[in-house]
Amino acid sequence: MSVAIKSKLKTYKLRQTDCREEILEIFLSKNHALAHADIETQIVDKFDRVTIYRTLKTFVDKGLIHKVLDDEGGIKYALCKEKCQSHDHTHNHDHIHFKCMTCGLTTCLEAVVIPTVILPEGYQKKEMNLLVQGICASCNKEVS
Amino acid sequence: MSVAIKSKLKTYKLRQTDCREEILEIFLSKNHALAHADIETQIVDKFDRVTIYRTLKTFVDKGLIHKVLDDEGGIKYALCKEKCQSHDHTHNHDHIHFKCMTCGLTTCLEAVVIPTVILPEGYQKKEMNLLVQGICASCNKEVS
DNA sequence: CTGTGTGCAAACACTTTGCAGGTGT
DNA sequence: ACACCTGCAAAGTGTTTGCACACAG
Repeated sequence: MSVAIKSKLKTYKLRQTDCREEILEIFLSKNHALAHADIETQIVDKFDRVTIYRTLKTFVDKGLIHKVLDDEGGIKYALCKEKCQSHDHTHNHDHIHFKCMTCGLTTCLEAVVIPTVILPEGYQKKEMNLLVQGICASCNKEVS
Repeated sequence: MSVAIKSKLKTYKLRQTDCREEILEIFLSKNHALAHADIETQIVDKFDRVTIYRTLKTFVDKGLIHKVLDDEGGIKYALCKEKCQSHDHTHNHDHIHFKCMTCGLTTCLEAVVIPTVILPEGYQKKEMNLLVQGICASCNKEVS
């Protein structure tokens, strides 16, 4: 229940409840994307499954976290960085999502900017979503 | 039940059944990705929901079709082109998937090659998945 | 004839909704 | 005090599995 967490909730105009503090704490402690199931495992029997669903939805709505897509269509969530915030409600995620095929973790690679794609005549781009799969840095180390 | 469909099934070493022929026919007639639900709607009451699930899975396994991801995590399927085929079982999809925000259709833009991304030190790329959302060529026409 | 595909029923997993009571501000 | 959160129960939706029968090769 650090002060940082409480103030972050306040910043996003959310009421401070135990559930929100704990979930937010989990996100802050990990630096990879979490699925609903991951969170449920972390806080077993403390909060209801339904509450977690609703909390995640609220966080997404308020711009605290954003959805991260899996290669199989599974949905995960990751913390938004400050630059995600835009004037209106549309997030601005120009970073890639990397899923490690060894450890299975999905992370946001903020440093990597999605390159420009040239679409055929008549097509108009609004949003992009790039998922890269491979081996992450820490898993590569362990092999060598 | 064209000959082309029958021969395509044979090529992929699949038994020729009514269900497979019809589903394959649907894929050949449309040039956009189809969700399980879409197929179910097309062939109402002809085949069981379960059979469609199994047929789609078989098609993916045999390399006839590949999964296409939605922005919300929904799974669709699209025909593989010849170049998708690789020696082993891993598909080779270096094209982008475009989802039109107006008509809602998702298509494979074979012409657009995914640009190279430079990953941070230690990261190794194996596969990529790029989804672009915007307005497709035919929807853009209708506006003007 | 043999192995595979299909239909049906049921199980399973995931997510949403309604409502009563509790809690933050 | 009021609006909002939470937990529980239940419904809704999507997908998988087991089994008996049918069918392609």
